[in-house]
Amino acid sequence: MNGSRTRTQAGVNLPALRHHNATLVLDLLRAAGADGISRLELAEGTGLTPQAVSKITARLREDGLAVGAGLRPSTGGKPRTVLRLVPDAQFAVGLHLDRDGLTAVLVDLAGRPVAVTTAPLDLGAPAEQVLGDAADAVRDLSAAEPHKPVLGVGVAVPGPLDHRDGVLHRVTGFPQWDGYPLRAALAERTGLPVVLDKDTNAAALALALGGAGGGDFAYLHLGTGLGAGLVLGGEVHRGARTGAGEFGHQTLQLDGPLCGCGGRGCIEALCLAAEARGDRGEAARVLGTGAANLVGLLDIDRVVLGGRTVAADEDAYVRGVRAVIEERAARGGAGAGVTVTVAGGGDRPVAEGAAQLVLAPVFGRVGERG
Amino acid sequence: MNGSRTRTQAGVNLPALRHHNATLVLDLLRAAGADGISRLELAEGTGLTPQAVSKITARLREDGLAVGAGLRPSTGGKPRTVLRLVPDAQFAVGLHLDRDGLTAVLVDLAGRPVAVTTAPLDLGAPAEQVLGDAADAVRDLSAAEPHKPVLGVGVAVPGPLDHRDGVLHRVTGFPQWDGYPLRAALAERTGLPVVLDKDTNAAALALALGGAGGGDFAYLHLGTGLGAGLVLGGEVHRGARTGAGEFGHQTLQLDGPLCGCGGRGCIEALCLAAEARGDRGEAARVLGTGAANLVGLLDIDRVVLGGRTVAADEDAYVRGVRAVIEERAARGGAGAGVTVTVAGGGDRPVAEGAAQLVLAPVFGRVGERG
DNA sequence: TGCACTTTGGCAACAGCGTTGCTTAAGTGG
DNA sequence: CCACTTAAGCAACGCTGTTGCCAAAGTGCA
Repeated sequence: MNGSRTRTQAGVNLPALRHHNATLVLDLLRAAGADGISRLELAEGTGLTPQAVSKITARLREDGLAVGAGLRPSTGGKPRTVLRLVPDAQFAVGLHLDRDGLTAVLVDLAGRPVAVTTAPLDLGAPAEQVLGDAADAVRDLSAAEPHKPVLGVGVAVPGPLDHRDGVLHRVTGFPQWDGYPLRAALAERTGLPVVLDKDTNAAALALALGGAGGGDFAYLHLGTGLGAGLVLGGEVHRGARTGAGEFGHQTLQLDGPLCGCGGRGCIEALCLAAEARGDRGEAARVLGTGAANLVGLLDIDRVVLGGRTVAADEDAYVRGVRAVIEERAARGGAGAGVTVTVAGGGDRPVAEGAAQLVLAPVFGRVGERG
Repeated sequence: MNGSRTRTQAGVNLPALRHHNATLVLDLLRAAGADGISRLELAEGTGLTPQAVSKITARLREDGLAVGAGLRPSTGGKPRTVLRLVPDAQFAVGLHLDRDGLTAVLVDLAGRPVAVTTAPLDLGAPAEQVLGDAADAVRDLSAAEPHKPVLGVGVAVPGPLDHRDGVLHRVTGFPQWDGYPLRAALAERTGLPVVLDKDTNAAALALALGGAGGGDFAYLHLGTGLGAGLVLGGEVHRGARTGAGEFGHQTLQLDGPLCGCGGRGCIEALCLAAEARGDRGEAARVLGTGAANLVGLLDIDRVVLGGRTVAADEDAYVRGVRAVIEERAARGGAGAGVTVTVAGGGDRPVAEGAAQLVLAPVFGRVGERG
């Protein structure tokens, strides 16, 4: 009668409690940005007492993670002291290993890029060479902020992989990477903690943390292929095998045209075929239908579109996707109030999201949900 | 620069920590069932020290929630004392309000039903009358275990609703329920805490807690309609508006046959049409295609089928759904290792799952994830 | 039978968490 | 100038899990 999955190591002791509450305060400080936030507001936001917040913020100030930043206008008594995150106290590196290029970015605690490098990359080259290029990029960027700690390296890769053990699976078209322990290898080369994730998940994480608006959302990336990144409950949903977000090969047309994957009527095939023959409206309608399916299944709040194909005509895709979702909602189906936007910024958000893989735990956003 | 959604009240103080660790221990005790579990195993499972576990279990024993249950064979030293949950220390009521019937069940802490009542019900009757029937059922069941605390009432209802505030929305075909605050009304009548959820979510919760096997899964219910309940990360995924699980009206055939919802090519319409014309193989293939889409999107570990239509020919549906998923996995797509099973037990699991809505928080499984 | 050894689990002291009660700091407004 | 209000630190406190130690309860060999 062994019910439910076994939970492992979820016990909380005092150091863990202290850390948890500190990350909570840091998260609110980060959300407040340059405007800052007062101790009493932090207390309200966390549910802790003002005195506890005072103690926690005192420790953060001692560690150089927070500073006072002026006073609020008085409301009849002593004015509140505003606290602010010190963004350049620590940094993180984000790498985007794409099929033909390497983008590396050094971001501060606020997630803002302070240094960027791009270079051509041949993902088909020997692993040692690619790894060397990646390690070099990390070293160069770290030099941009000497004497400041770099928390780790986040790596975004296109292909299937396992987020937990940091091992690549058969990256489409590059069989030499199958089973390659990228996380361990890069960690040894750089001496830094390394986190690995899919490019779409990294992009979704960047949108979840840096972008406007909260709630659950799906990031749909339409480029050479079609993939999705899901953010549910404030965290990236990956699934047990980091396989979640397989969106392009959802069947949308039973017994439809053959797709490269061997299936029939896949969204990706339908969408890209329409795009190829110049029928952008139909491409957007197909994408919108898939998005509407997803919105209904997960009760998503927003849909964010991105990728080169979308960037070529953002308006057409946003309008087309929105139209399908709104039509379904108007019939009484799901999707009322769902917003449809574009990510913008090209591919840079992926590298920044990769860096957020490292930063997220600092703010209590682990993204380790399944 | 207001990033990410605002977190509210996530601060943890000592009473909260104590409660959290206690629920963790209770959860392991429940998972161990009648076999019991030793203190050291609890320590290993929670990550707490053996001494902390001793203190926690001492409190649980004082509260009558746990008892000693014999000794393990010695391994060369003092044998371990086995602890066991006391299932009949507390109880919960589950109600399944269906279109034509009311099923009520009293379950113990282990989730086992100790009393069941079923009665015909007209969901179209005035709210006061339905409410009275429900309250009567709760009262009758509570009488089965006098002097033992009943923790609350879980209610499973077919239609759209809001799990958070416990208000019904337009239950299909019964407009009088639109906006009705069922939770508050029933809580007042019974004097007990009330939790409300969709019937498919309740069924999924019952499967998550009582059934075999862990991991993320989807419960697909094919009866008069087609709906889904999703369990991700050990908790029911509801979405912000309790709208998640809208599966029947996913488009599976662009510009396909018209569905009752006004859309075209919905899974439900295709599936039920095939079933109606006796083509069960096609119905299973349609259902399987939708399931495969879902498996890929969320990286699900298992698919569980249920509902009257499935019950009529379980083998055909399991085989059909499994075939589609395995075919896609064999092509290199998602779904390798996914198991397909049937829920069994007819509609009773729904009422038991409703009771689990009340029990889940006792074991730290809130199911409040988004 | 006795004694050394292993393992479990409680007792007592402890460090450290957030909380409570109170005081001090720093404003406003009559 | 003074009463009042609001913010925030100080000190004592209760309670958490942890640590160090020891008693309890077995096994197994001499």
